[in-house]
Amino acid sequence: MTSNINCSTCIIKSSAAKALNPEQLSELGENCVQIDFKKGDVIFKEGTFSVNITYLREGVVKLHTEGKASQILKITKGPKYLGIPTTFEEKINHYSATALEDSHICFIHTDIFKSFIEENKKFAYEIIVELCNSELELFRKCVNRTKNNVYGRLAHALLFFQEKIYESNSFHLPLSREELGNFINITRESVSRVLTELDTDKMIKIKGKEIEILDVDALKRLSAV
Amino acid sequence: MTSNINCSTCIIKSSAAKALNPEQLSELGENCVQIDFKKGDVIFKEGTFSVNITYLREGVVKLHTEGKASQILKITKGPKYLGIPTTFEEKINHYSATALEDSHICFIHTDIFKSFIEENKKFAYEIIVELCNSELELFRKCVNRTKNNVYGRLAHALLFFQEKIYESNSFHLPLSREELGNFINITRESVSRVLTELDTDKMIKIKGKEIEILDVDALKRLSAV
DNA sequence: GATAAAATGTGATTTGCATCATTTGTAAAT
DNA sequence: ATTTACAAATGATGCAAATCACATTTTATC
Repeated sequence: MTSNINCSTCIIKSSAAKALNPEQLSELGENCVQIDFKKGDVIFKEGTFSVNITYLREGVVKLHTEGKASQILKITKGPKYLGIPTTFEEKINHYSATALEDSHICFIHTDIFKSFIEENKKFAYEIIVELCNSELELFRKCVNRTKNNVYGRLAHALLFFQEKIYESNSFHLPLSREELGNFINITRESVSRVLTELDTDKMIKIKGKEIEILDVDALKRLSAV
Repeated sequence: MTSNINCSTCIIKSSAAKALNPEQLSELGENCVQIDFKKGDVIFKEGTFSVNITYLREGVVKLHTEGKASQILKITKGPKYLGIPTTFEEKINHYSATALEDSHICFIHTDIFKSFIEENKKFAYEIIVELCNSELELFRKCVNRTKNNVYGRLAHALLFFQEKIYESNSFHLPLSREELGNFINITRESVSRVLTELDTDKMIKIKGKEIEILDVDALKRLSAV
């Protein structure tokens, strides 16, 4: 489903878009297309040309490398811009984006996006804030992935879904065991083993992909570097 | 050595500062202090308040976590801004910065830096470009660190110093074996072992910290994911 | 509902690298 | 030159997690 949209009345604006004036918002609507993606749909693919700024309005998305030993670089929830670095600085996508939940994505012409940065100081400022947060998050991820063992990394990932994505102690894991492994760099088999062990220790309750966090503190202790 | 400086005549401007007009440059000079750091000097420390934007004008710096199992998050060469994310979004430094070579750093008042972003669109744009590049680099580092074994990671690090820092096949490694290990997440002992092995295989020549790259292609093959 | 295909669980085995334990080298201090 | 102290090399051992192999469950397809 593709549709030209009215950004002025959109209630899920990015903090940057909130800074745009009515004229700029209508301009945005004219240079912007919203596309709906279903769980599992590929949004953009590593190696292809990056022609638009992608704005994840609503939904959950993974950024990941391709190939058999694929790695999930980031999992993020809307509202958030995806791949600004790629579109801005490299013409080619260095990673793919795939929907983990049904998602609404707005594809924005790069030119209009750049012009907003030049015309609207608040807009530029908010984009910088978003990029800054992104970098800090990546640093934290780097430290966690190398300092923690499999238990700590898995605990960290579960808390990430609980706090940052679903904001609930119970959630449906949007990843297979293998994908979860690709997210925290452990194998499918080890994910299984550790999950059942955490279940046995009554820290979580698992039934397939349904996860319930029973003991947040215990998981926090495990994931503490 | 501390000195108030004249940014107008400075020939090592960041690409962002190049966009400033004469008036703004003189304003920058009034709100900016240059300090010289010697190899090994701490520039700012994890846990302290981040009060200024730090501009690495000239030199080589490592960003790293503290504690016994310290991790080197990034090694970078001037001209480049350090820790924009921290100053912008968090008041407290999440990592330390230490000079690996004698370095000149300009400490810029955060307020004036933010006002340039709001007043000068080209300035903001260039800051965004720098942040974008930084994020892409971090992604690449993440992939390399998890997909490669110790040989690949060490080869990658050596090529990094050759290409990105010293732009020469021969260079003095600015890190101890232990620090090099902290950079690529391997132990001191393994660094030694792998280095001597690469020397035996005639890919590099080592004498203490003096390194000569003999076979770039072989190292590239090792570091290819 | 039957069959195929994919995802998951689990035990046995291997291995890459860390850890531990010494030795050797090197550079500053006396 | 000799002592002191730290950095680096090297060999032996241990272990966490990967790999392998196969059983079992779940999901998809006809």
